[in-house]
Amino acid sequence: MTAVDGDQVASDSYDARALQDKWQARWAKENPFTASEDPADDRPRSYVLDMFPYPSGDLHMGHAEAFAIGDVVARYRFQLGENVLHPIGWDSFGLPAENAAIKNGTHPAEWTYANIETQAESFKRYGVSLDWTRRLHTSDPEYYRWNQWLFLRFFERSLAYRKEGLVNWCPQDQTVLANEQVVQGRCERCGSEVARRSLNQWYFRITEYADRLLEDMEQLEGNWPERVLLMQRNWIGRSTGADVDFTIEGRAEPVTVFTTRPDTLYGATFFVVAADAPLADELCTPEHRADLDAYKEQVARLSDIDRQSIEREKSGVFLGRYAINPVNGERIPVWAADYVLAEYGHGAIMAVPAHDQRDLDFALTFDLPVREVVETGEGDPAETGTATPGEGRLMNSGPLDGLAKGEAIDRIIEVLQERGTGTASVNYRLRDWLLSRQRFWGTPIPIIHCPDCGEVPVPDDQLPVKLPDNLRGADLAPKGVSPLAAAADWVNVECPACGGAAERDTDTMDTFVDSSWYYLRYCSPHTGDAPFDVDKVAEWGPIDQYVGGVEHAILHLLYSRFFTKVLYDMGLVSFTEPFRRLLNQGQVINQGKAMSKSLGNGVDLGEEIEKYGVDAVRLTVLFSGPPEDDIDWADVSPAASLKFLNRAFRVMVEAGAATAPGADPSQGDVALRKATHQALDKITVAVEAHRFNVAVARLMELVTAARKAIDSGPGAQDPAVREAAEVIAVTLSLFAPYAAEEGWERLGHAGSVAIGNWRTPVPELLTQESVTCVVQVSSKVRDKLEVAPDIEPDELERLALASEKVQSFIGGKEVRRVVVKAPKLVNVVVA
RNA sequence: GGGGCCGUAGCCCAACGGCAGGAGGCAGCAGGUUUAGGACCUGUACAGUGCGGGUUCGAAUCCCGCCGGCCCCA
Repeated sequence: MTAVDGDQVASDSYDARALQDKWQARWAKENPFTASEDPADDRPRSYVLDMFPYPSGDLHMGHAEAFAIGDVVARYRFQLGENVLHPIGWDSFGLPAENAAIKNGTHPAEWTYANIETQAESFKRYGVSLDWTRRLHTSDPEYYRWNQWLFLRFFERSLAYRKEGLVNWCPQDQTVLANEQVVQGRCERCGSEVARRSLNQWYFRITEYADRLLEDMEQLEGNWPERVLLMQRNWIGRSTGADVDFTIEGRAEPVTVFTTRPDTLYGATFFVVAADAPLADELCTPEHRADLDAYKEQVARLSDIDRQSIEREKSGVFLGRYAINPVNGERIPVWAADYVLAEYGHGAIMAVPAHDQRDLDFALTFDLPVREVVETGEGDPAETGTATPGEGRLMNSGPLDGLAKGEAIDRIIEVLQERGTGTASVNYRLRDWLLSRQRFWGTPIPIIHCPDCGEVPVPDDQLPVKLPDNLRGADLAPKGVSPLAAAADWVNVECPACGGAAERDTDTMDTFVDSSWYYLRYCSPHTGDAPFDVDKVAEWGPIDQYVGGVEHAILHLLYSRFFTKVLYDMGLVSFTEPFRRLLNQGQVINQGKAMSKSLGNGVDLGEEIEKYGVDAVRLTVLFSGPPEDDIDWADVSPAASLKFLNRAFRVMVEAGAATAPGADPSQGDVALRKATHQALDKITVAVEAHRFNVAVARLMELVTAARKAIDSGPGAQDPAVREAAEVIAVTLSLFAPYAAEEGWERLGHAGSVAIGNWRTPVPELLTQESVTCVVQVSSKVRDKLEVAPDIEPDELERLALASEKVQSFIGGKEVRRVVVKAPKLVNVVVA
């Protein structure tokens, strides 16, 4: 039925597979979506980017949605005639490749690059308007050497540093885990219980940028989803309060605690240090040592989330020591507990049980005193078991008595400062970014450890520090230290500083480092002497539209923002925020649930494309609802999309057969012309507002109007039909590129429909000779009038009151008021 | 516990505070066309916007409280 003769597809019905083959080959030859670097090219530039994929196999439904959405944005910019940068690459370092290599006795690169090739072919088939000349893979040495270069610049600025600290440790995978990889205290990958372990690890000092990460959100307001900004704010968790120094009996230096409620200082009745902080060990008296050690073992098995959960029974150990409250000299017991985190604040708190629920729970569990210092008008917490964190006048607080919260905070900070025992302070929930990983398939950290010189950076001219290529399969199996440690030839090197025997750092970087700056590399992907060409980044950056899943709301997006600010401080980029606008697409689910093997409800993208074709799958994804909503595949119909594509295609074919390009539309049917231009206007507005489902609905209406014009109107030879068909081809190109390209060709045009063909509606065709005015009597619709769009309100009111129907409903009652919203509505309010 | 988002026909979804004869679509029903199936064309029924208040000439839309679902932070 389908005759493919060389480049020509003969069928007059829409044949998805034939068109895919034909146009994919054409695009591959002509590269219509390559960004221009010609200095003489003065078209406006735009940069549209989807979050790059991890090569975990072939593309799946999630990619289909994200890239369909990003492609509409990019293709719209192409249609407007802009010089668009729309690149692609792969986030190709990571643990799955390593696990596959261990299982198969191979090298992670084999699995990784095979998957990348598969995905690349799938992207081409999917018809995404990508610039293939800028393709990058983060696992290429040409890419990851710049991770190392950037690390060294961070190191020079003290933004990369190594410290001993408690980390999440998975005993099964034998590696540290990032916080996001710990779910309910268990390793998300293997399900084993995560332990806390103290290790010497590398960190990026993101906390130094906490305030700027907060302040610069102003630039993103209105352009990023509000909930992402909210999540980042919460994650950073800035809180203001005071640092207060408590003297500890038998310790020379006082211990500082951070509190958001320094006004309640007189209500502190005990003192708590994090059980796993070094301070707990230090303060513990010999007779309590055994208790503490046992307790610590128990605590090490809990996640931070569990530890802070209010529902949990409070636990702790008295350390046999006393602290002195700096304002009233009171001697209060020092406890170690797990509900205080070693990393938050200073790892110690003053406990005010009357006004903090967790402190109160602890006090009631261990029979510690509770003293109210804020008069809240609620019941005594010691009796009710409910702390009163609200506001009120201070009491039992010496000089603070009678003050309100704000006044009391200001006053107590003054007092503390005068005595030199405290100061106003800001605390953050955000912690420094732990970047070491005991994994193989990542970027080696370019540091050499020398017994004499310490941490010595690998000189720039020795970058990249490449991964050794002689490790395979079992060599990569987890053994508690990085697999790189086993590569003796690789590890043992001369110290670049003194020439003595030294060893390479054997950890690799968190793969979030790779994705924190890849969008800059796309501007000059082949630059050999720098991570990116500063001038090119100035020309293209920042990204106008970024598209990706909300699961990256905090990590990737926060890290990228951090990197951009550091690079700004280094003078390498001219902007402080990398992504001007952000769109979070929803998930593709099935039958109300996330797709999973165990549920057996997976939908395979390749199979859907086999059945319905690329255009229909893309159209289904875009038409199903707003892009940020989840799509339940059980609720949508790719078959219906295919049906629509057939209708649209036939209109283009029939119009193409009946008239030639250049037919004067002003000679055509006015009613259809109006429908065409109104559809064009509405589609434009909807696309710009990212309401792609609405844009498709308007396009469907236009196809129906064109169909009627052909069948029971002026006929296919009318120039207005051609105009409609051309607008259909141009607008359809955003959603269903194969059908649009073929339709455009059938309409007699050479070249791709996709570039620079968007049209501006003719204003005269958007106005209507008359509009329907609704006339209400006391807000109920009683009559309708056909009036001129520019009718004067006075005239409209006169006409409305002259209506017989309206008069009959007024029925002699008093007209209290007449609301006139010309030309659409009149409301006659009667008594 | 705190904060946020969302509830519109059987289903997915539209609707600058102004006609819900719902924009569009799915599934349904009835015709037409087709050798048949499918495809195609035409026409249709179905909700009064989760519940209760409030503001307003007028509320799906704004405000308050409840119910249900989802998300973030504790």
